[in-house]
Amino acid sequence: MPSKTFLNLSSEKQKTLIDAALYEFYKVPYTEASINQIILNAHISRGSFYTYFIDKNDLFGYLLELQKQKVFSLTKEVFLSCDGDIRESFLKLYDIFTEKIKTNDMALFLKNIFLYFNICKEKFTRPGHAFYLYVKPVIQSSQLKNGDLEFVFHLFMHNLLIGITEAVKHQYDDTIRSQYRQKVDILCYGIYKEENVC
Amino acid sequence: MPSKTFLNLSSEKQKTLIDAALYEFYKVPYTEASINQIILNAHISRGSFYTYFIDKNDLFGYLLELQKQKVFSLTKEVFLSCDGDIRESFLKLYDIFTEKIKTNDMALFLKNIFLYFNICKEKFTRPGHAFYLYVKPVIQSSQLKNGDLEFVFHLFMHNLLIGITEAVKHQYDDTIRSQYRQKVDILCYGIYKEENVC
DNA sequence: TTATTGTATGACAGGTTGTCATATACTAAA
DNA sequence: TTTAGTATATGACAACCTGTCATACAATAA
Repeated sequence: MPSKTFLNLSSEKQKTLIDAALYEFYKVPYTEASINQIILNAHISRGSFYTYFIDKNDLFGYLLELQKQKVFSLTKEVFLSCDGDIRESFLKLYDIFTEKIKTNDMALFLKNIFLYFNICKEKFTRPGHAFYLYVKPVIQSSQLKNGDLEFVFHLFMHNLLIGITEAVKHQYDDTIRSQYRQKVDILCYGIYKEENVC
Repeated sequence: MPSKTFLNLSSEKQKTLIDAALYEFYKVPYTEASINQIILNAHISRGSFYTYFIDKNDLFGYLLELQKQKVFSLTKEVFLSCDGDIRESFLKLYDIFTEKIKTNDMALFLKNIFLYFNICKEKFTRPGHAFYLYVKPVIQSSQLKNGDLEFVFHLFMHNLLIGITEAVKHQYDDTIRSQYRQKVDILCYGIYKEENVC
């Protein structure tokens, strides 16, 4: 998280740095993103940067935080529009997120979140996270087997992140999409044939 | 893959470099692993290293290749001992791999494969890979719903890799184990209640 | 004994990060 | 208005990293 010094900065100054960082993380993979490049684009000194953030990861975490709320509310919205059904919701979420990324409706950065989500997935999918608590009230669980709903939610969320990562990597290929839908169905209905036939 | 020059080297020389690399990858995360450190431990010059391998990733890929066969055959063995049942096999594989890692029966490097598998998971789980073809003959599929068996196999494999990663990270905690088993059951039987009750 | 080919070397250029002494701006009290 | 104190900005610096390349050395064949 940024230091008090950074938050005291005028919002223009803040925005300049944030935009430079977003651009850098968009342009190159996380591991290749360079603080040097960011401070160059933001026209701030090396020293300043380190009074704002601890390191690259700290900065990245903050950018993530800024986007998170959007993801939260969009997810809840989708759940509401699907009467809380997990299967429907997660099928729809895939389409909505890929569409938003494709049309650049969301920040370039979102592309990165999904492309390099392995770095940040824990922030979204770790059990006990506020995300689940936020969406939980609108999840319809009466048709589900007994079990840990939070765990199930994170399993689907994880699967969604993988799916979108793949989608971005493969230019929104249709076979990737149907693979995702297949996975959702496996999560919903399993791979084994029904044991008891009437 | 290593250059011809490297393969021409005496096996002792090869081993020295490989051991130094294994140790480095064991000690620090992949992104922090340094060629500098490796050549220091292996007592070879910078220039030599680059006549052997293209870069760090090339070296890592080679180390992986050396371990792969072990993972292949062990997996097949387990499937055979479980009459090809996917559920049984993947539950058993988790226990066997974590045990092997815990007791250091397998190279230190294996720990790394699982810890940083996001870098190498494609080598193990990518569809069309030799791994599936190798195990396929012993998979019992008659109880499964119709569908892409290869896809299902990679889904379970992926899940296994995640599970073991978590296990290593959390010191083989028992709740991690039961979470893994829960996931396997979800993949097998789904999250929805049976639709048709007799 | 001389080419030729294979192998080894470390200095080098150009990149990275995080720190720190110093300089400057701002703010509040005397 | 001056002074003291605090907040912010700076870039040189040390310490690392990678990949290249001219050069040196070994081994082998003519």
